[in-house]
Amino acid sequence: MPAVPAQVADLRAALLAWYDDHRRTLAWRSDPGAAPDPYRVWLSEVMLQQTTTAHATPYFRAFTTRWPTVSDLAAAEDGEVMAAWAGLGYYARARNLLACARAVADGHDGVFPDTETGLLALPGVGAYTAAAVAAIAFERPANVVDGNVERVMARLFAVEVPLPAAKPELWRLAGSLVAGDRPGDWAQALMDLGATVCRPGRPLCERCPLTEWCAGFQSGQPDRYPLKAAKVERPRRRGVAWVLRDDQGRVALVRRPAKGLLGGMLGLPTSEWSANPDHMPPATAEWRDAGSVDHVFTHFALTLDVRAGEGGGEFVWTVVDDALASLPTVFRKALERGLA
DNA sequence: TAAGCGTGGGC
DNA sequence: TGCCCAAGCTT
Repeated sequence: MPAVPAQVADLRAALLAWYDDHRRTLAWRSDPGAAPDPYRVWLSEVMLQQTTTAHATPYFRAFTTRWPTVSDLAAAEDGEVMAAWAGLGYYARARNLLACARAVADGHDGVFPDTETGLLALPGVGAYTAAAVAAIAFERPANVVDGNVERVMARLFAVEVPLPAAKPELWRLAGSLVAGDRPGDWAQALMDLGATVCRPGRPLCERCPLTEWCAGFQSGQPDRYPLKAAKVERPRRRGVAWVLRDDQGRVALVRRPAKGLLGGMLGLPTSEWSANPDHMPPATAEWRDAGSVDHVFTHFALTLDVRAGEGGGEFVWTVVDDALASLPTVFRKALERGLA
């Protein structure tokens, strides 16, 4: 088992060799041997938090084209960055991204801290991201543990404790495999293995370089791991969204409060979202029932009844194309419904 | 500590 | 359709 140091060395060599042959080509990944740009590493890691590589890739390209350095990003206006993030989700990331860029630009002369501890002090940088940037950008032997690595460890060691209680154990096991040789490649190798071979469902064990050390594989049921605690049910809420247009064809938007759901983003005026919401319109108009849209958030599902009308009032009046490009998805869907 | 926080794709 | 999941962080 990998607790024996000589076998850890063999396991590490096997995975690093696999990575040399099978590493994914990703927009933020520098070529082998090339020096990584800490700004791009950090930006990609924040975008990839709970987000697929496919979804993050066009955003990464857009951000790095528009803001090539951390100082460029730090100088951007809040609304520009929030609009550029629209559709990517978890909008607190965008607020923290800007706060972090400004902290680096103003407090560190535009240079990212090169230690895990220094990185951890930055807004929006938690245990995972600090370790990932330290390893990938600065070749620090950090213990980089994301959902992929947790799954790989749970299978490799056949951990019988369900998530999330198993996290401390999974982190300890991952740490037992970290060494000073190629820390950045090691972290990315584990994540690539988890993403492409040691997948959540139907793992491709026949392609895995680690089966000879893998207790999950040897159990015959690798996909039984990681065990998971029973999940809570997701309630459904309802609400009303109003698509109000003026005589120039612009649409009425509101800036949402800085904190909480969709915080800091533009949105349509809506009722509260609850089991039995009120439906007092935000303006006087002949309201037309435009149907409804459904949207699923992490902890509740929402049905939004859409009403459309023409009028005026104190709003952020926005041309429709700009609104469609800068709204969170739930409002983009409601707006499209209201325009139909 | 556990809950709050988005979205899109796969099956 | 509904459920699962994705390079988690904050409070």
